[in-house]
Amino acid sequence: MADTSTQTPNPPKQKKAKKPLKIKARAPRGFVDKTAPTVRAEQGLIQAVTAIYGQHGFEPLETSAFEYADALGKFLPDDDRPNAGVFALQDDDEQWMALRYDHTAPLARYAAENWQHLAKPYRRYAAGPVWRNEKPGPGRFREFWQCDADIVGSDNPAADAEICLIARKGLTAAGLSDEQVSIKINNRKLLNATLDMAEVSDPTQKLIVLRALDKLDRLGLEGVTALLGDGRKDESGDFTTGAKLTPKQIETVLAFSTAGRETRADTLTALEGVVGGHAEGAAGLAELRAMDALFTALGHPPGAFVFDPGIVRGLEYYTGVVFEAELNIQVQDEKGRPVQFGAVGGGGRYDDLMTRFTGQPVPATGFSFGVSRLVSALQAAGQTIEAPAPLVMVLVLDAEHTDHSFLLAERVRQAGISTEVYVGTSGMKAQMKHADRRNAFAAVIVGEDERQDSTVTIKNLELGRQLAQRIDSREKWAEERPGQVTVPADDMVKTLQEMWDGNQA
RNA sequence: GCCGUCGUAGCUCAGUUGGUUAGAGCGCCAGAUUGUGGCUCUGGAGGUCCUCCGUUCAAUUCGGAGCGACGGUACCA
Repeated sequence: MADTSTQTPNPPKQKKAKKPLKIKARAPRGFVDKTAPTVRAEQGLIQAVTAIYGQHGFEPLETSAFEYADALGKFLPDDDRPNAGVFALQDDDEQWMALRYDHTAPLARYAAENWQHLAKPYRRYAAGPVWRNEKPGPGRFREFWQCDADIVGSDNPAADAEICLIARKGLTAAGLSDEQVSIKINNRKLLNATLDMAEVSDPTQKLIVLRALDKLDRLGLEGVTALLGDGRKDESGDFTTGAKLTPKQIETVLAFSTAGRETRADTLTALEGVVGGHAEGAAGLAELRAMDALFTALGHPPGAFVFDPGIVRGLEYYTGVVFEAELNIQVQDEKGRPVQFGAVGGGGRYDDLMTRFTGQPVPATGFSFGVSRLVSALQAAGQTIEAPAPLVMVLVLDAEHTDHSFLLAERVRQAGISTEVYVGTSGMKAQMKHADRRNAFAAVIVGEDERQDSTVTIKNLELGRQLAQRIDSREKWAEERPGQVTVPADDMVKTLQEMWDGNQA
């Protein structure tokens, strides 16, 4: 029997001996590390928003990161391109699984699976990462957090209105002011009616029309008109093929999209004139009227909830009301140019999403925040990020007595102050430097002298930071020992607390 | 996906008209400093010059392809 295992494989090329390759330390494309300030801000935000959801009786639901690909809907990967759009892999039983790309599809799967156990209407919230296997861009990543609230099992416009209400409440709870938040609302039924009246029936053509209308705020009437017609050439010379509508069709479509007025009542009147004569249009208008009545009764300012026929949103699964949360914030970039914030969240009614599980439509409506985008919006709005908790550093001057430092640190922690014991191996100077860089407000120094006397030396690092700016000679610096005291070990916690309070004053 | 710019130390960047050992500033580590953050001085570590293929006696440098970053545009459940 031939044993091939002892044969040498092809000898490596006789090049100069290479050093072992070092791996480039970098996160995968489109994935980012979130450092402490961002994590703190995002966690604070999610806490504030989900508290609102909880007040409205929504329950948390965490579903798994992976779903079977067919449960995710029409974006399931095919064999040729198993990772188109989603991150997918094949399980042992050859089933395709994919990471969720939003929280809505998993909710539909969960609700269908547990339908008989759920009290309907079922309302839940979810916060967590979602993954999209697309080319990343500025402010766009392949992993990002969304925070959702949905109501399944009600086709009542009151459910849509409540979703809009908590979207707004969530944003204000996150720290935005009443004037900064605006929920813009449209209804896909009105769009369908418009397309029907304009005699646009080809599905592909419909899609192009909707995409064009979605760009109204960015490209303006002229650009959208071009996209509805033959097409448009952008600044880079790239040509986008248009929907090839006739001028009359374009007129019909744009008459709808530009029917927005100052108040909801005026907009409803204008829309009545455009699509009121169409059956589906009339149905959509009735839903908006019901929402309007609730908003008005609850006494929110007029700008809080706006009917805007220019809103299109996601193109595939929305069936009725759609909405977007927009921020009225004036921001400038480094070059002083005004920055337009896109929507920080959106949602709508998706009555058909569960059909593939249940065989019949189940009404559902929901909303989703982009967590990271909202955090950067808050920062732009001047919301300060929570400062990290105060920190004390306990030095270890003699490795044999590390336990002593650990015991002291435990006493400080019990008083509620975060405490780090130096666990490196460098000398005192490096430890002080470390304490400084960790932004500790105080260092606890325990050497042989302190141990024998049952004392500790506490140095006020914050004070030293201020003094350092005025001292330039080494001698003075060495003599200064700013805010340094030696106290009995039993007074350590009290001294630290007073030092912190004093520094805050 | 398409167009453009770029890729040299941890960071910001010089430089090599193709030739011995590729540099600076900042940062990092250590010493001067006895048990003290900053300043100053001294020393040290750290590089497949993005990768591969080609041209060449010789490529970090020239050519091609790829990958990556950034910007614009498209798509975005």
